[in-house]
Amino acid sequence: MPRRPSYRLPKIPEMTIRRLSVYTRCLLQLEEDGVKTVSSQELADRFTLNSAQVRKDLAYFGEFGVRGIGYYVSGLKAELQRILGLDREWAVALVGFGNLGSALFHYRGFGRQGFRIAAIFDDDPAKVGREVDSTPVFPSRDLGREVKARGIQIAIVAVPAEAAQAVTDQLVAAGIRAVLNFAPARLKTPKDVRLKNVDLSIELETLSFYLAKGAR
Amino acid sequence: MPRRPSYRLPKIPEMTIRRLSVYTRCLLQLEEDGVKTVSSQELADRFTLNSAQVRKDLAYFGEFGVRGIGYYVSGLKAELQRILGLDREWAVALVGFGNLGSALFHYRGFGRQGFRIAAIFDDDPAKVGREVDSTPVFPSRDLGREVKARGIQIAIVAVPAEAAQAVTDQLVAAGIRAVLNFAPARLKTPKDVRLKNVDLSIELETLSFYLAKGAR
DNA sequence: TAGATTGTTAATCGATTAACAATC
DNA sequence: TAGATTGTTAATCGATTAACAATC
Repeated sequence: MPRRPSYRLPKIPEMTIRRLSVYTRCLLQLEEDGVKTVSSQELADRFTLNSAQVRKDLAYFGEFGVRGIGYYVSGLKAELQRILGLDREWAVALVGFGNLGSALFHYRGFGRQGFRIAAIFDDDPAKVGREVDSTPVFPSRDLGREVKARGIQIAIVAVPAEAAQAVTDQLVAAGIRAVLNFAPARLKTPKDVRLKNVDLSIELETLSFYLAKGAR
Repeated sequence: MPRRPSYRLPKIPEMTIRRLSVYTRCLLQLEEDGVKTVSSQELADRFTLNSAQVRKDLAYFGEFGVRGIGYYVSGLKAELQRILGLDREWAVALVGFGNLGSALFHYRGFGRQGFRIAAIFDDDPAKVGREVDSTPVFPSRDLGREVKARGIQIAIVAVPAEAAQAVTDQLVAAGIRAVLNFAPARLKTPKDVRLKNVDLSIELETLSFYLAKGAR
């Protein structure tokens, strides 16, 4: 099947996307604080970035600023939310409701940007059938049915490492389009299913490098 | 106070350190599987990296390979562990024992690389004074005392955003040298205290960019 | 020795930053 | 208009990759 040529976007750097997400949160805060406009310099200062970088990041997507003024906070926020797909609600499946799953469920910040955990999956009989803050808990065998019924496109995997690939396969079969994996396992997905592994221990391991270096 | 010039290391890229950590885990696995030697190409293949990059990463720290052979798995593993400071035990303080703190406490992988949670701090009276898997839970007012008494150098912050800066200040005052922050808050530490913020929601936000793009 | 693979230099690529004409 | 700040081009910087002599 021939892919539609992406004649638009000139290949956006991953780091640009991550920064857009950071800018968006900052703009949300500025808007709350009643700030009307902000310059690339002011925005850059808050994250020790370069103002040219801020402008370049934005320029990938359009011209959002006003020369001599800067950017209108509300306007830019809305643009970035649209670009990042944060102007809509995403139904999310949370798979695994142990300590980590529970922590992620209660994590403020997910919900804030339009991610709504629409269903929880866990095979612990003590949890299945319950509702947590009016979110239903299903056994994983219901995964396909519920993912489809609820229009879920994103899954958060928070099961033990041993179970991670199996539930991911089920998720893929159910038609999920993106997986955010917190299990310490290297997962495989077909390449049309976006996969992001979050490694909770790598940061600790790199920290110790600097501590050990200091001691050398 | 004049800093001792770092005449040794020629400025190691952060990404190199992160990859060393990944290599180390891979080598641990290879060793378990009874593999004796591994080439830079084989190592690179496992992570879709370039073999020259693997060799270059290692070359920052010494010559660990044997021409025509590759690297001895056990030997290289030991070298990397030493470089990363994983050849010793680090006493870690876990601050905040809610869902997230509890998840991090039970997270396999931290302990595996020599990080031992030596004390938990939480101000919930229901938790204080208990022991969790023989790790004591203290109120945060005991922080200074226990950090010193237990030689703790690293802290994991897993408290609500509002409390994060206050506990971090306490940790700094207690002489902690590195902070791994999971609270959704922008923290400040003096520059001799290493700080790493883990942003649990940024990955989700960037994922939705790609999903939204696909839909455009 | 022949084959394999390292360590390292040079080439390439991509991302960051400086600079500035355009323009509000 | 004068001052400020954008959008964008060109310069710089740093990281990745190719290539290969060294050598096991």
